Amino acid sequence: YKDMDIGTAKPDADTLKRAPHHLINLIEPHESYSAARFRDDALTLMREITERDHIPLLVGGSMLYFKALVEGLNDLPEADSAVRLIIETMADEEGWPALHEKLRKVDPQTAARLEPNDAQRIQRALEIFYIEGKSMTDLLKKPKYVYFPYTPIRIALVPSDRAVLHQRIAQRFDAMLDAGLVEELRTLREDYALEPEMPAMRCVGYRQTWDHLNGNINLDELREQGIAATRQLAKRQLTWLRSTEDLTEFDCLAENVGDLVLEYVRQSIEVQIMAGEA
RNA sequence: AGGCCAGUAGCUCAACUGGCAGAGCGUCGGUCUCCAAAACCGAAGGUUGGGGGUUCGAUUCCCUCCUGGCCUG
Repeated sequence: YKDMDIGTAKPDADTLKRAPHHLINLIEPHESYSAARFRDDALTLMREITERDHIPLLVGGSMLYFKALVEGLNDLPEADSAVRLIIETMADEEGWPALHEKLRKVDPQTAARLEPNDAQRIQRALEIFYIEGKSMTDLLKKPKYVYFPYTPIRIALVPSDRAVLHQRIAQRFDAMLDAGLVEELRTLREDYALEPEMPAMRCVGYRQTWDHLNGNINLDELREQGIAATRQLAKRQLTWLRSTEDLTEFDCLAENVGDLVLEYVRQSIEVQIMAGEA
């Protein structure tokens, strides 16, 4: 997001100079992004980068996005804010379990795998049905067209010690507060018409800072809740990694991780070149 | 020093006149097909500050000690 440098932990100017980053400052704080848009944007960039004989690095912890990129997405209708608003209005009146029941009637299979309170997914499944007139289950049956002409080398940096991870997360969040996270959001709220439901305002750090600016929590509570939210995010990312295939893990707490990863990448590329895949 | 109040899960607090110790948050594990730094699901966790007493039975009543807070001097 534009103008959200501190809370999104963007690389500093020096780092950007040494290693160009893409897909940063892409959208406005009041906009939302999607896995499908990421897939398109990333594929375009990857083509440009490889045409320059460079190797694109996909860095981050958003596993759904990475999965969408590599495995592709089925041909489902894109998010429609008007339809979502209608569904949300119904949910406010009847509650999500009632909408779960509605979904059961039009798409029993999807309803069966969703919890009655899983607002986001129930909404998505209903949205698909209302727009397309067909159930998500039916649409997912059609084979998806997967375009991904690359052989990714998947690397995970996993901390060997959870306690140390938690310590570093606390340091990271404290650094954000010192850098002026609260002031950053104060300015953002002046410059944009932001609402707490917007994706950018629901993300780790900003959500808690929002509560603080509204006077609901004090600075200590902001710190505590922001750190906890970061820990929970890290835990979810680790859960994704555990179920990821073809992944090579490195202990990010080891002193020489950088060298180990670099050496591993060099070897992997050599193997790919010999196999004619690169 | 004396008086009063409090001490229950990692934290904040519940538990009617004695009757199977709970909740929220956190922690841990999981789910994931166009909001994903999102949304949701599950689990673990207690010698109720210590010791003694009354009772069939004590977080609850009594005694004592410890710790913290408030008031008086």
